[in-house]
Amino acid sequence: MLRIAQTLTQQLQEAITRAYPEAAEPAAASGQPLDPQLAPASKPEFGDFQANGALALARGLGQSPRAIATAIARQLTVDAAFAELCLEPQIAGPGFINLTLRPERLAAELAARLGDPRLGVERAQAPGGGSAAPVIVDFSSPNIAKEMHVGHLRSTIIGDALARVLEFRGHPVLRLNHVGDWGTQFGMLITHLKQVAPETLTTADAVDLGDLVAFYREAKRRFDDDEVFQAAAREEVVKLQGGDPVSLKAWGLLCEQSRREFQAIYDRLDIHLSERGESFYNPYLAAVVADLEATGLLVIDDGAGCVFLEGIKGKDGQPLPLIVRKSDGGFNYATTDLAAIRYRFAVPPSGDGAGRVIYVTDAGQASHFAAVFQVAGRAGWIPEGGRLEHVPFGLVQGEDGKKLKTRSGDTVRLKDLLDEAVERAEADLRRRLAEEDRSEDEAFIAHGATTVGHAAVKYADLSTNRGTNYQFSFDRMLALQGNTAPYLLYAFVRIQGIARKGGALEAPAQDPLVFDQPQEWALARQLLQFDAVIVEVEEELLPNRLCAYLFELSQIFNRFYDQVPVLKANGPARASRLALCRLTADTLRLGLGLLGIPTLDRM
RNA sequence: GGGGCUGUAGCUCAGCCGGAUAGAGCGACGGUUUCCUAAACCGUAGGUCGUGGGUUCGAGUCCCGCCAGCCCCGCCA
Repeated sequence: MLRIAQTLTQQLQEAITRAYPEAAEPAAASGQPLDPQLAPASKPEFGDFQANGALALARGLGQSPRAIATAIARQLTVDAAFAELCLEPQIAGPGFINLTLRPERLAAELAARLGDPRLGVERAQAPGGGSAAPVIVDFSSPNIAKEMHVGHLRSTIIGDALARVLEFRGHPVLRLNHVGDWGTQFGMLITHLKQVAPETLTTADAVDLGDLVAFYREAKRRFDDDEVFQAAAREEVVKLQGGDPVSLKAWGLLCEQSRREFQAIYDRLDIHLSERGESFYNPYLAAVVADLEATGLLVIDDGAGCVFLEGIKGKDGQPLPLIVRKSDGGFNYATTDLAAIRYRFAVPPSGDGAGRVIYVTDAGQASHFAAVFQVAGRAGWIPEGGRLEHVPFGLVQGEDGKKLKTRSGDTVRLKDLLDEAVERAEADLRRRLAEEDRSEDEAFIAHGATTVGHAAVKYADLSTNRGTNYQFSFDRMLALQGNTAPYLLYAFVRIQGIARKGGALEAPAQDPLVFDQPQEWALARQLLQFDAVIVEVEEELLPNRLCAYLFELSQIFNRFYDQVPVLKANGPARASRLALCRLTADTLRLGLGLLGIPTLDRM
């Protein structure tokens, strides 16, 4: 319906110009044409679209909003193209113009979707028509030598969904896993392992990752308590970053082991990422600081290389520094993040040539990214038109409203969390099978439980606005009713049920489609909104908008399914209803797929 | 002290560029099944949108003050 909305906006603009040339022409000439403010109708009884522009024009024109709306509507009706598209426009309320598409046009739009694998979603056009600049989505980013835990859940799931939507829109997408594989932590860990478990540094898989995590904790404790150890650890970092072969070998082994553990989780969730950790940018760090020095941004303060931020003040009202070179000469994460931005925007072959860079990290890092983005901009690393965006998300909280922890107070491992979701889904399924006296084989149960469990975790996360903290609850996410993955999956299953009972969904569609029930029209209208929702997610980077759409679609479909017979209908009505079923199934499968959630035929 | 985010129904949350009577879901209460999976559908009750000002034809939405909670603030990421 995006294309229709564009057409209507243009027709409205022309109608305004015909009705009020003395106001519209100067406005258009100044590059600020009068905006008809076309929006989707806020309620079904208002039709398909509403134009709110008359209200805003009232003051400038010195007429009542209703009079203006009436004049615009009159001009619309003399436009033959408009009359072909819409019924008579209605003036309502203080001066809204309500527009209703002609039923035959809606039916024709729907029919056009039937053979279309993209379901009406256009491919994004590269500006200038050349090959598009890649979009980089930086997400997940666990730390080497640590296990993935709830803290990585949201970045991983949200980042993957955003990448899928951007890919579907036709952008080349680089999914980058900016793993923590460099920094001080390695100095600590390697120093400690040299002393207590040297074999781990020379032999692959000498210990498992759980032990490594324990070693890491010990190392961290020693680093905090023991000055001698701290000095040794710092020295080790310098060695590593300087390319010492022994340190590098140990580092490589640790990374390889962690990498396989991460991959197990990514495989379960069907998430694809290219690893490009912090270490990748090591060769570029010195150049970053040199660039900052050359542009005059670098200031040495207390021995540290700093860039003082504009508009961000510290404790005593002084500008806050971003430290890019520590007083010991080492670099820190700000330097790495700057090097990443610089590299990602740089023209190939010296960089990625990105047009848009998206960081999916928790909201706590907002000020860090604001600072880094500001410095990158002032250093001239962001090209004209380049977009650099932090996509923040809130904490995962337990049902007590506090940060999610295990009963013993530890952070929750991602693996355990997924396992529990699947176990609970399986218990649910088995109970239901027993209650309904159904019998299914173990493969069916395992596949269904795994799909539902993982889907529930993903959907629960994606369906809330990412900006706010999110309360994690197995009971809520696995519930069979409400805005949950099982509810959506079940709507899809119902359609597959119709297909199994003889509703040949793939048969050539009735032409033209004919509808006579309000439930059919409601479903048709919802199906046609899909393209607008996808474009909105691409722009706003809010997956919950897609979730809300799919939930509404499922609700509207369930109402239709409940109240309008499909297989018992005959002739054109049956064929038209089957077409609605087919499009609903296709939309659910595609939409859920863009969220990283596969569908089931039976459950 | 400075900065950021949040505050909407009993609970969990939506609310798009400022637009019509603020919406869902859960929970509560009441109804629906000879019919495509009732994992569904229909209905009822439930709101001072934290609070006080301001801008506007119009504010949950924008601006300012205040209250509450969370997060960040020089060499960790």
